[in-house]
Amino acid sequence: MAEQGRKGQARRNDTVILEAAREVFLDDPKAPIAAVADRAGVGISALYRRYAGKEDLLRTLCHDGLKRFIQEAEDAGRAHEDGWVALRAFLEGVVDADVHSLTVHLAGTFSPTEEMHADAVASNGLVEGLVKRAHGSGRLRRDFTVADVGLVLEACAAIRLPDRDRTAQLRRRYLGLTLDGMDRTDAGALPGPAPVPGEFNYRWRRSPSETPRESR
Amino acid sequence: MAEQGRKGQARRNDTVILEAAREVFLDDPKAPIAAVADRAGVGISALYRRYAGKEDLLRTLCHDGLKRFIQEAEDAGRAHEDGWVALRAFLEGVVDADVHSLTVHLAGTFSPTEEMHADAVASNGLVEGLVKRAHGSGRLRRDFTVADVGLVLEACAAIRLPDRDRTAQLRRRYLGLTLDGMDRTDAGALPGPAPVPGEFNYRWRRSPSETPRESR
DNA sequence: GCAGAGCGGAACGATCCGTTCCAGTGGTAA
DNA sequence: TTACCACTGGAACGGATCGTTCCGCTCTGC
Repeated sequence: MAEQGRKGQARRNDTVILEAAREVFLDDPKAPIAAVADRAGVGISALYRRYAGKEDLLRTLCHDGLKRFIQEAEDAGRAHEDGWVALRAFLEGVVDADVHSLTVHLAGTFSPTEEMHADAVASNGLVEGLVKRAHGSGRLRRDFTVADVGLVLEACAAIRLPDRDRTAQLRRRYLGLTLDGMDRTDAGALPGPAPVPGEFNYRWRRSPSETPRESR
Repeated sequence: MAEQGRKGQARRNDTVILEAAREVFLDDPKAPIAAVADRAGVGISALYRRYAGKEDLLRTLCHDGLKRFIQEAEDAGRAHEDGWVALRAFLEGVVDADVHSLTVHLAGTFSPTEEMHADAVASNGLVEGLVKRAHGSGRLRRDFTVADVGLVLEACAAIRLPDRDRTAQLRRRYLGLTLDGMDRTDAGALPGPAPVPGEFNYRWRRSPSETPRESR
């Protein structure tokens, strides 16, 4: 029951392009825009008809990821009574959806909107709530902080193979290992000062102009 | 007691350049060669006097990392009686030395030599020995395989902040979390098929010509 | 039957980067 | 003291890449 005609194709292209962009930039955040068009099976014009430029596309993509992140947090929090189970479900959801790697690797390649900033703050609040509830359940180790969630997601997103499904499997496996490390109240304290909320925010530096290759 | 004169400077530049290259390519594997010269505080000529080209420099750097990796494995294995402690010391050593991220991120940007291949095989053997010993100690969870080591290192290497020392701290913290997940015989089985030895070898594809942007 | 929305992809211009080249400098050996 | 040359800094070059524009075509919707 696909939509017919020119209009229909145009509307289909909307989603095809967005999906293609997601896949391409997930594989390589610096991919050329032509790669997106190729993967989508359309011409470059079809892209520029919809987005003002590369930055606009990237921003849209990243914002979508952020929204998905928020939704995962809300869903997990709502679906599970037990705080630990909710946190675990949230982490699994984010890893499965491959949301974090999109958001993280694209950060800094565009200037965020105010709305994105607000969403980012909201997502922080949601994660904080999940971690607090998990602590309340008694299963999450005491020295695990909200900001540690960022570390976990970052690490999981790093696991990457050419095959997408295999990547998902291995990420789940590794997340399982990490969760087993979190689900301990008997272990000694984790080393080093815990990450501080906002310690990862440097990525979102506004100006796309001042993008130093190395900061240290 | 620094070496004097032209010869002395030349010899000092040898190491200065190598260190600069390590730092620069650690920050950004695709960094231009001029960035290395800048960081080292030398001209580009000083680089080209020592290396035939970028690929040559990258290969040298990567091979050094591989040798360091091997040494960490040997040292840890020799220093500790208990198999679990040895494996833990090895992982901590590799993470602290930041060896894995160098090796991994540079792979594929040059064609490896036979000697590197041999070293890679040797390092695999050493890690296998460490994991076996750790299993023997009874503390390492049963379903943790040799290839899982690659996952762990990969994930730790992903943690990265502008500040080098802070990065090291957080990596240690996260490694601690993972180790606590490994040091469990009571937990349920890890999800998914375990990684297979050699599953990450695709990175080392010989030909630098056939480097597809995306393989899926 | 026609105006134009939508499209494919060639072409353009800017940028980046690896490598080469050359002139300058100062240690070194006779 | 002097002539040489190993070593160096950095400008310059040429090729490659990529974002964006533009033009000509198709085919729909009226």
